[in-house]
Amino acid sequence: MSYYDHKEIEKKWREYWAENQTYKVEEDYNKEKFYVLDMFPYPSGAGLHVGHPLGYIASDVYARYKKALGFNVLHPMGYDSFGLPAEQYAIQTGQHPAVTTKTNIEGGVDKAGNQISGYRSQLDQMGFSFDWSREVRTSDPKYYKWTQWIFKEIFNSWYNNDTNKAESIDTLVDRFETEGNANVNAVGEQVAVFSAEEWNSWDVAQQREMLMNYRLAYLADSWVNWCPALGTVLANDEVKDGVSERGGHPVEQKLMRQWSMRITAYADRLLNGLDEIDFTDSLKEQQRNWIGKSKGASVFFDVADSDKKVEVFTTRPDTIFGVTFMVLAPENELVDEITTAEYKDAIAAYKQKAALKTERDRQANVKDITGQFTGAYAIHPFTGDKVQIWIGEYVLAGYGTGAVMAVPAGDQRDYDFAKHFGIDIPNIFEGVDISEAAYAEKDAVLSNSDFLNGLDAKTGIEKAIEEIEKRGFGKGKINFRLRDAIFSRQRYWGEPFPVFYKDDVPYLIEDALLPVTLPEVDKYLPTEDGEPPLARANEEDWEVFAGDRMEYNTMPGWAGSSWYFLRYMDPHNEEVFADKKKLDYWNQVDLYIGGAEHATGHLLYSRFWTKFLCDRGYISFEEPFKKLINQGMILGRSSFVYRMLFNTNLEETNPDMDRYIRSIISPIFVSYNYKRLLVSNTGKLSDPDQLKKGELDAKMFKIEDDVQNEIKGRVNPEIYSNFKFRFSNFTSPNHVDISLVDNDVLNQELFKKWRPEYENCRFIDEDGKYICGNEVEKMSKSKYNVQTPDELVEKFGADTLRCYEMFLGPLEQFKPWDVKGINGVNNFLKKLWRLFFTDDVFAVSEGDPSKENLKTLHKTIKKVSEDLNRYSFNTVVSTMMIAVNELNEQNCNNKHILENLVILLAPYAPHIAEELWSKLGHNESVTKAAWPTFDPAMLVENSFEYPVSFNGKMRFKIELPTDLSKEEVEKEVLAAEKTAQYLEGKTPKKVIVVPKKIVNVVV
RNA sequence: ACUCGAGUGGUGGAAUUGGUAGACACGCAAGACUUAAAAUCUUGUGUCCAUUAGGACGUGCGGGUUCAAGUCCCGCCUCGAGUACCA
Repeated sequence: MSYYDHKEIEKKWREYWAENQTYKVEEDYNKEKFYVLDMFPYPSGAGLHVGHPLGYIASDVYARYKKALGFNVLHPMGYDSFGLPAEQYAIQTGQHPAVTTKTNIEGGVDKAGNQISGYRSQLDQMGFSFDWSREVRTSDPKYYKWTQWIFKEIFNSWYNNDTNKAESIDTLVDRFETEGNANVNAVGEQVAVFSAEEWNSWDVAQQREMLMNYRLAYLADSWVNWCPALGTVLANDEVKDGVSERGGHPVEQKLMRQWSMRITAYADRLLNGLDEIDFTDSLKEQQRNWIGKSKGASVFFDVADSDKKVEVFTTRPDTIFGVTFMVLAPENELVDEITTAEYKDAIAAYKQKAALKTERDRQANVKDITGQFTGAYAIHPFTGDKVQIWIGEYVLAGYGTGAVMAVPAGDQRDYDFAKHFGIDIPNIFEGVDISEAAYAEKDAVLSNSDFLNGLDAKTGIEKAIEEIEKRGFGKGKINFRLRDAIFSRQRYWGEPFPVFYKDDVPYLIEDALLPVTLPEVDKYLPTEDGEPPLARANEEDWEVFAGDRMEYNTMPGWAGSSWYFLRYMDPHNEEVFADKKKLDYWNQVDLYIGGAEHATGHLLYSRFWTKFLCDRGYISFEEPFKKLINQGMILGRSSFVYRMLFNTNLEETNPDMDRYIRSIISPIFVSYNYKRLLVSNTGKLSDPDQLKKGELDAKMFKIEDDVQNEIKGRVNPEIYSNFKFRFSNFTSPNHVDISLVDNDVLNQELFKKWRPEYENCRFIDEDGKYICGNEVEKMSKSKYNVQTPDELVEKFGADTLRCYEMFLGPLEQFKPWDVKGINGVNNFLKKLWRLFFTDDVFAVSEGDPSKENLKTLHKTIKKVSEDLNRYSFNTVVSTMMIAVNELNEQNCNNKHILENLVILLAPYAPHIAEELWSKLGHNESVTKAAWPTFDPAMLVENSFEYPVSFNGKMRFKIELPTDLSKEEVEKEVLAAEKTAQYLEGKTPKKVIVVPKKIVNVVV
C-alpha cells in the first residue's frame, strides 16, 4: 500500500483495538492515575453532527497523551439515558422508551422505518480510546439500583451545623430520644421545641413526620414550577425566561407535595469550594450568582392589634429608619391572618389575579406596579410608628421570608411602589437628592436615623445589627438565593423512588430488595385524576411492592448524572456503588470536558452529592471535578440562494390572475454578487461593480422579455395586454442544502433536482457560476447546514476529521464550521505518509539523523508537549504541520526521527499512527509507546539572527554569535553597514540589547 | 440594567512571561503536469504608495505607561454568553 488509504487503515486498527482490548484499563495501584471524563451524552435519535464529538476528540487526545506520559488513564463513556425526549416519543408512538433508547445507542430501525446508526457506532468510527467495558447507562436497573441507594442515604441523613457535615439520621434520633430538639443545630424547617419525653410519647407516624423537617431528602408541600404541557414539575435550572428549557412551554407556580433535596445546607460549602477548582471564571460566576449569598439581618416587625409578627430579611438594616411601609408576597401565609375585614375582598381579588399569572407574565411586567393594602399596620421596632402592610407581586414568595421592609429612599423598587401609591418617601441620606430616584449606593451618610446618624452604610449596617440584636427583635443573618432542589418528576422514564407509603407515611424499601424497577404501564400518560404515569401500574406490575402503594413520582434527570463518574471506577460492582479502594485510587476527575449549559444544573448537583458522600465517609474528596473545560459550539455555515421578486401589474386589478401567473413562473435565482448590486443601488458603484451592474441589467432584461413571451400563450389576450413582468429590486433569501454547494458555487443540476418546484428554475449567474451567499448560524436540520461526521469520515477518514476539529481553533471558542479547510489537514496527513515512502516503496533509513533533523524533532517535542499541557489543542496541529513541512524539505526519512514523530501524532491521528508504527517494525500498539523526551541540547545554536529596530521599528536583521556579551552585540550592531543608514547621522541615545531576542536603538 | 468573555488579513486562527504582528491552514492569483477536468506540485498573497530600491500605515475606537504594547493601565464602542424584581 503506497498511498494513504484511510478506509483500509482505519478499519484495520479499529478491529485490532477491539480484539486486543487496547483501551481496557485496570487499577494499577503503583501507577499514578489520571481521570479524563466527558459529560455523558443523552442518546437522541437524531445522531451526531460534527459539533458533538469536538469535546470527545479533545479529551481523547489528552487521555492518549497522558497515557504516553506513563499515567494510568481512566477514560470511560456511557449514556444519560433517562429523559424527556424518549418519553415524549413513547407517548407519541406507544413504544417503550427503553426500546427507543436502546436503538438510539446500539442502532437499528425506528418505528417510522428510519435506519439509525446508533451512538456507539458513530463514536467508534472516530477512533476514541474509551474503555467500553466500563460503560454505564443511567436507565439500566443495575445502575439505578445505586442511584436509589444514594437517595436512601440522603433521606437517612440530616445536616448538623455544629459539625458542618451531613450525619446519619440515627444520631439525630438518639438526641431526640435523650434530650429533645432544643440544642440541635440543624439545617431544616423551623419547628417548635420539643422534649425527649414528648418525642418518646409520639407514635411512628408523628416521629417520621417530625424527621421530615430534618432529612436531606424530604417530602414537603412546596411552591413548584408546574409545567402543564409537560405534565411535570421542573427544577429552577430547568426553567428559562419563565418557560420550560425543553420545549419552551409555560410554567406556573403551584403548591404541591414533592420530594426535595436540601441542597441549601451545602450553599456555603458549594460557594467556598469554587475557590479550589479550576473552572472558568464565567462558570464560577454563574454558580456564585445562582447560590446568591447575601449578608444582612432578619428583623421582626410586630403587627398592630395582633400577636402576629412579620419577619423580613434585609441587606440594608442601616436604612431601617427609612421604612414607611411593608410589602408581603401575595402567597405569604400571613396575608390572610392579618388582612382586616374591610380589605378581605380586595386582597382576595389581588391574590387570585397574581396566582393566575404564569412565571413569565410576572417577569414580563416588571414595569407594571401593582399592589394592595391589607388594612393592617406594623409597628416600627425603633420609632414605634405605625406603617402600612401591603401585598405586592414584586416581593417573591420564595426568597428570604417572602416579605420586605420597604425603604423608598434607598431602594428603587420600593421608591416606585411608594410613588405609585402615594406613600411617604422620607430622605435618610445626607446631601443626597431623592426627588427623582432612590439612592441605593452604599457611599451615602445616614441622617434622620437616630443612633445611626452620620454613619456610612458599612458601619451603619454593623451598628444596626448590633442594636437590633441587643433589643431582641432580630439578628444578623446570611441569606441564599439558592432554593432546595425539587427532586420528583411526574414522569415515567426516570428512576423510581425506593419508597412506599403506608397510611400516607413514606417508608424506604430495604437495600436487599433494590432496585425498584420500572413497572410496565399501559400508557405513558398521567391518569385521569392527574396522578403520574406510575399510578397506572397495579400491585402485580411492580417487581418490588410494599405498603399501600409505591411512590408514583420518578427522579429527575440529574439524579443519575450526579454520581456517574464514581460508577465508572467500578461499574459492575453489585455489593456497593463502587469499591472504596478504587474510589480512593481514581479519586477526582482530573479533566472534565463538556458544555457550559450545565453550569447551574448538573455541575452544581454533582458537587452537592459528592460533598454529601464525602461527609458520610463513602468517598474521600469533596469536589468531583478538578478541572473543567467548556468546549465551544461549532456553528454551521448556511448557504443561501436569492429568489428574485417581481411585479406583474395585476396585483391590484386582478389578484386572482396575479396569483395564477405567479404560480406558473418558475423561480428565478440571482447570484450573490449581482444580488449585492440590486440592493445597494444607493451610493456610487466602483468601476468593476458598474460594469457588473450593466451585465446584470442586460440579463434581467432578457429574462423579463422571455417570461413576458412565455406568458403570452397562457392567458387570454385581454389580460395579457395589462400584464407587465418586471423584477423588483428585492430578493428573498432561501436556505440551500450545503451538500449542493461547493466553495459557495451552487451545483445547479443537483439544485434543480433537490425540490420539484425548482425543476425549471432559472439562474442569473456569473460566467456560468451561481454564487451563494452565506451566514454563520447554529447547526440545524431546518437550515440545511448540518454536517455529519459520517460523510467526512467516509471521504477523509477519522484521523483527518479529528485533526481538523482540533485545528479549527481554541477548544473553548465558538467557531464556524468550514468544510473547505479539511483538505488542508488531509494534505498534511498525506504529506506525512509520503515521508515514509520513496518511489512508492516504504523506506526509512537506519543511520544517525542529521543535526537539522534532530532540531526539527526536538523543537516539535517541546512545543507539542507545552501546548498539550496548556490544553492548546489547535496549535499542536500547526506545529505538527510545520514539522512535516520541514522534514519534507530536509528529505528526511530517518527512522529515529519518524518513530518519534509518529508517537507525537498518535493522540491526534491514532489510526495512521498505528499503521506507520507497525510498518516501522513494531509489534505492539503505538499506544504503548512512551512520549519522547525533549533534549534542550538539540536546540542550542551558536548564532542568532537579531532583529534590529530603531525607536521600536524593526529595520533589518543581523546574524551574530550567541556567545557575545550585550556590549559586544551593541558594538556589532552599531558597526553594521545598515545602521548608519537609519541613524541618519545622529548619535544613538541608548541601545537596548535583550540577548537572543532583540536589539533596539533609540535615536 | 448587571456580571463574565471576546474584538488581529478575504476566512479560521498564531504570537505562552511586554521583545521580528499575521505562524499554520483555507481562499484567491499566476505557473507546471494534463486533450480536458480533478488531484498534485511550485510561486505570490495585510493595506496603501513606488518600475525597483524602499517607504507609510496597520491588532474595534480615543488616551496613557514603556527603549519597545495585540499583550499593561484609564475611558468608550461593538458582538457573544449568563442572570434578571433576590429586598
